[in-house]
Formats: sequence, C-alpha cells, structure tokens
Amino acid sequence: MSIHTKPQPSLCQHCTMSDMRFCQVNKSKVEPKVKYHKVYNKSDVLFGSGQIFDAIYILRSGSAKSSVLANSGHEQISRFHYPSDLIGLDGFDNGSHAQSIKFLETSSVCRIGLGELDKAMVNSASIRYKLLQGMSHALNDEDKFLLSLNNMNSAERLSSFLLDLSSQFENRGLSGNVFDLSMTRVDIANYLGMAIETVSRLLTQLQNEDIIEVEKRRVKILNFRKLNQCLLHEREPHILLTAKTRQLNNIQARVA
Amino acid sequence: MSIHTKPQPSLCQHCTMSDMRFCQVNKSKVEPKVKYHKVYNKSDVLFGSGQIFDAIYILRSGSAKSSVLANSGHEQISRFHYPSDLIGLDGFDNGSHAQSIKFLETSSVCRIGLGELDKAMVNSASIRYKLLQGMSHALNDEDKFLLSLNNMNSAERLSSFLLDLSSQFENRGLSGNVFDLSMTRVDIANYLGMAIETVSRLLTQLQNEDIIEVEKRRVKILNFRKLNQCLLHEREPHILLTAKTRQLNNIQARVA
DNA sequence: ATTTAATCTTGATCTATATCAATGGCAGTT
DNA sequence: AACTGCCATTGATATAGATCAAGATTAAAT
Repeated sequence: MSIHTKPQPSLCQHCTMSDMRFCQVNKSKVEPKVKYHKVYNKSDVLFGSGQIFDAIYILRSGSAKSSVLANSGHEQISRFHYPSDLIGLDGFDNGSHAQSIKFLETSSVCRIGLGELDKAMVNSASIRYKLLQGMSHALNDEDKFLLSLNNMNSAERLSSFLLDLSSQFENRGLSGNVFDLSMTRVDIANYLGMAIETVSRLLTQLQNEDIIEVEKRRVKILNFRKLNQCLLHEREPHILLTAKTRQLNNIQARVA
Repeated sequence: MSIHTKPQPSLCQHCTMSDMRFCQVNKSKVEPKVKYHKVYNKSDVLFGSGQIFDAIYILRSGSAKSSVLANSGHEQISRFHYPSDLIGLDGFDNGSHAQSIKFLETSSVCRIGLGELDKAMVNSASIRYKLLQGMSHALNDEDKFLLSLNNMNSAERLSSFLLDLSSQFENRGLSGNVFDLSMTRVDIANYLGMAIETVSRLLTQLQNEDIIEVEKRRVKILNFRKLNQCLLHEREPHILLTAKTRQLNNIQARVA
C-alpha cells in the first residue's frame, strides 16, 4: 500500500488520513499542545467498561491491551494495540464501551470526539471509508484469531503470535527480528488461552530449538522459516516435542 | 431500545432503518419483485472468500454460516446469521471478502450496493449510525465469544451456545423454548472448537439431566435455570459430570 | 539497603477432551 | 428394495495442556 503525499482531510492537527490504517502524524507541523493529543503512563486506563462513549482514539505511540470482563469476573484480553490502531470502536454498539483499554507502557493517543467524527464522515468519503475499513479490519483480525484458537495447539498459537508481533513491528518501520514484548507472560497466556506455565515452557523450547532467543521481555527471532513451520501444520515430524515426549525423554535421561 | 414509528430513510423497498439492528420489513408496501431482494436455497453460497466486495446484505429470512479458511485448508465457522443480521461487513477491509457465506436453509436477503450505501451514509445520520452500530455489535459479539472460548469448558460453551440461540429466536419473536437447529453437529463442533463426539455426548448429557430435550435438530429447553448454571462457573457441585467421573461411574455400575 | 510483591521458570501429576473405532438411522439415488 | 453417503451416537483409550508445587529472579516500595 503506497503512502500518498497529497494533502488529506484531517481530524486533528496530528493526524491525516493518508496511511493504511487511519492516522498518520504530519511531522512538518506538530503542535505539542493540541487538545486532542494526550500522553498516558503505563497501567493508565483510557476508558473502562461501561464508560460513556464520546470519542474514538488513535494510538500514536506505545501500546495497550483491550479486555472484556466475564460474568465470572475473569478478565479476557481481546487484542493488543499498536500505533495507528483505532481504539474505541466497540462503543458504537450501545453508546457505552464494552471493553476497557489499559496502556502497557508510556503511550500517546489522538482523541476524536464523536461530533467531529460524524462531521468528518459527512464531508469526506476518505474518512468514511477509513473508518469502515478500520472496523472491518478489526473484525477480520478477530476472525483469524478465532480460527487459530480453534484449530491450533499451544505451540502453533504462540508461534503465530510471535510472527504476528514481528510483522506488526515491521509494518511500523521497526525491526521485525528483535523487539520487546510490552505485555507480561500472564497477558500473553490470557490472550492466547493457555496457562502461563505453558507460555513459559514453549518460549524456552523455541529457544532450545534455536528458533528464537528470549531475554526477559526481549525477543529475537533467529529462524523465521522454522517458526513458520510451527504453525503450518507441518506435523510429521513436528518441530516441537510434545509434553509427553519430553516427559519420556526426561525419564530416559534419568535412567541412563 | 424503542421502535420508532416515524418514517425512516430506507435503502430498499423492503427495508427501513427503524429496528434495532439495521433492517425492518415494511409490511405495508412489500413489492415482491424488487431487484434487491433474492431467495437462496440450502447450501447456496452468497459470496465466497476472495470475491470482490460490491454490496452488503441484510438477511431477511432463514439462516447462514460465515466461515474463513485456514492456510491448512481447514474451514472455521466464525458466526451464524439470523434475520436482520448485516452480512458482508468483512469486505470493507481490502475490497474483497475475507469470509464466505453459505445458507443453512432456504433464505432471502436484501442487497445494498456500495454506491447506494455510501450515498445513504452521506444523506442520513441514522444510516451512518446503524452501519457503525452493526459493525461494532459484531465486534463485541466476537469479543464475547472469544472470551467463552478461552475461559469456558466444553459443557459451558455448549450451554452458552444454546442460550444464545434461544435469545436470538426470542428477540425475533419466535419461541426461545423450542427451536430447530439449522446447522449440523459438525457445524456446531467446528464453531465451538470441539470434537463432534463431544457435542453429541454433551447434548445427551444435558438431556439426561432433564435440562433440555433433543430430537434430531429440534431442541427444547426444559430448565433455563440449570442451563444458566452450567455457564456461570457455579462449579461446586458442578451440574454436569466430568468425563472422568462418568467413566468411574460406568465401571462401578458394571462391577455392581 | 532491606523487605515485599510481582514475574518467570521448571518439574510432577492430573484430567478434560480429542481421537480411534464401531454401529445405527435417515435421505437421496439407482 | 438395495445401495451409498451423510449424520449422529456411544464406548474405549491416549494425550495436550492444566494444575499443583517450589524456587529463582527482578522490580517496587519503604
């Protein structure tokens, strides 16, 4: 997707509509004190579940998680957000937010009030389209994720997660080979629907196979080909050992 | 949410924008031969993955499943559709459909071309809002579903599915107590991420507990309270026996 | 600087559910 | 009426990954 250079309708001084998601910083005229632009710290909440819906946001820097609450009180992370993501689209449904958004590190957002947004939609086909596209993209993303939950085992889901993160960073001009996880292992486990112990084990396993290198939150992908194989259902012989096989190997090692 | 009686902008002769989702049949002036209205048979495909996106649809009668295809070739059902559902929203993302839609029984849809839709969005705040609301609703629905996949066991997921179906039918003025499943057990299993054998076993189990009655595709809910308990994580004592316990009971029965 | 609290890793065991296998019923076709 | 294919049920077994338990490491707070 190419980046257009001609002027585009914009919703705030920081954002134009020219990039592939929704928002792009216009570096030539950054005004640091624009009312629509705000900085948050790690663990800050952008909005909580049930809060009234009066604006959508574009993540400009940092990262965030969005989660929904089960009746049981269990928190389920539904996605992680990176710069240029649209946030708050869940609010159109019934006028209040279904999700809550918590920042994972120091981050900044552009805020677009509903009134302005509606005006912009009337006046600009481009903005209408970008908004619908953003929501549609989120929907498709979630469908793909659902697919992975239902059809992949833990190793595949984790590999898929790492590869997805990698391309997220790459798409944003950062390194897709080495990056820092902004979320805890608990968050990853919650998101991928597995126990934190499983995440930990799989990460060290991938490391032992020389597929990745993990040092705290820092991940380095050493072998994309193998990492991809982990999720392409290339099962015989599977790259990663199953828990059972590992167990047997352990016993054999001890006996020998 | 109240139903407005004043005239509303409409996209086709069959649809106004007055109900809570998007579409409502205007019974006073049905024109049977409107070009936007089409009938499909069971197993017909509305559109397939990769097909160009040129319209959205509103399901008027019948039911459909939408599915995405994994690299592995595996089909994953991402949702079931019932009358008044908006279909085709996945296409805004990149101009072609990510999903494919297959009807589960004789069904009819209203078709709204993209050109008309865009015109309508410019002219009507109500239509802008309904469309965004529809997408947001789909997004929230999927988030909730994701939550259930990650946090519920098979029995809970199936109970949740049945209760959801029940309220879908109830919301549409049909019986929430007795209804026919339009999908196969294979579809249910695929959607809920479990083996077909598990679906079958759980259904007979729920029947043995006098919570539901199943006869082929016909489901009758006998005890909503108990069915709800199945998913409220009211675990001690859990209503449904685990596979292990069943197995033990079987053995004990045989010994005795 | 020391305490306290998160966070992460690794090992051992348990169990929910997939998988394998067999059978029965029903709908469409010849 | 017999054949074929799909759909559903039920039983026996295997296993991926959860859970339980214990430490180790790092970060935050006093």
